[in-house]
Amino acid sequence: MADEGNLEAEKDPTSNIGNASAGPSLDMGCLTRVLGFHLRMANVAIFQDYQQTMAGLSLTPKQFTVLELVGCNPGVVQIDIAELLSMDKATTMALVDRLEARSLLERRPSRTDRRRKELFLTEEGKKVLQEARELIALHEKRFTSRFSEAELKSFVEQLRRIYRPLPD
Amino acid sequence: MADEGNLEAEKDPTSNIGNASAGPSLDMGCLTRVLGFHLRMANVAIFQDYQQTMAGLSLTPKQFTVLELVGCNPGVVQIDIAELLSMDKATTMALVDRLEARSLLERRPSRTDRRRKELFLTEEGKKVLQEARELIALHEKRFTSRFSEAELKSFVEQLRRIYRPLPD
DNA sequence: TATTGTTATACTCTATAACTATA
DNA sequence: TATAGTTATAGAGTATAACAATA
Repeated sequence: MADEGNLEAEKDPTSNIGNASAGPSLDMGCLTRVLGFHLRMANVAIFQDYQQTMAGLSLTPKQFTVLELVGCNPGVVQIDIAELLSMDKATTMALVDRLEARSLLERRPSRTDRRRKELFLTEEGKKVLQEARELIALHEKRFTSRFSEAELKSFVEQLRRIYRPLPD
Repeated sequence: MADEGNLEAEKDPTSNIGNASAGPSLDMGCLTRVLGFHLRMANVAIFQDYQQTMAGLSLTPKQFTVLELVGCNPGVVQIDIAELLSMDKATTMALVDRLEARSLLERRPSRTDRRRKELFLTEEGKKVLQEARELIALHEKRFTSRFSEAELKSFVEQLRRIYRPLPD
């Protein structure tokens, strides 16, 4: 039992974060050993830079993702996007609604199964997507530049290991 | 220029995700090369397992983080938590409000600077925190077991490289 | 009966801005 | 003047449940 499920806050020298530039330098307790915590912190850091970069286009990361998916898969339906991104179908609905309200994509009923609404980018949507790709490339570079080619490859592989249900 | 800011969707064999168990197997376009995308997917995967694990305690990851920080740093003030977690102070306010409403922590005005409200866990808060730590340890293990000790260490180091402003 | 999309509802996260009390 | 906390407000993400149309 001494090793099972133990997240007691033993003191260790890496137990402080936040001593980056000024910061309060708090004791992080068990958080230093919680993968989800580091993942969330990394996500927040990337998101903040993303927001600054994309302020002009006002596309959230998820909105960009959907735009890219529709761009690369014309006629894709909501349910497939929902499954791929692990979203509820109601959530996906709201997301697509916003993009449609901005005339970046449109829904067209499938001719073979009229329950399904196929998604297509509008001309405006294609233009915005291309602009977004260019901005995101610059944004990404600010982070990927902290890694060598090999490091980046293994880092991405490890991230995929987290979100792939089982190694395949 | 051929290499700068290029996120065009060249076909490559890793360009498909979502072929995990059933899934639609869409073309992911430039997303396979977007670090933020992989990070978000990993975050979602961990969050979903987290939610199942913590359903009984109904503590969000951030609520757990704050509880742990207050537990390890009795008397810490909101502004320090906000800075450490890169949150707005209004956001922090709402977060602490919810924890206080559930009587997991309490605010006490500092005696040296009455603008500051020091945070302390209640007895109930300490109990809940300990339960949460144990549940989270089990939850974490479902992901960390996909890595060797050395892999895990380098993975966490790489995540920190993302969220630390500058290597120090 | 199952699936796709839809609507209604609600809660959380998040940020902005303006305000109060204190330093 | 600056700082810590607070309140009000609003948009986005998320989930649940119920419903309509179609298969």
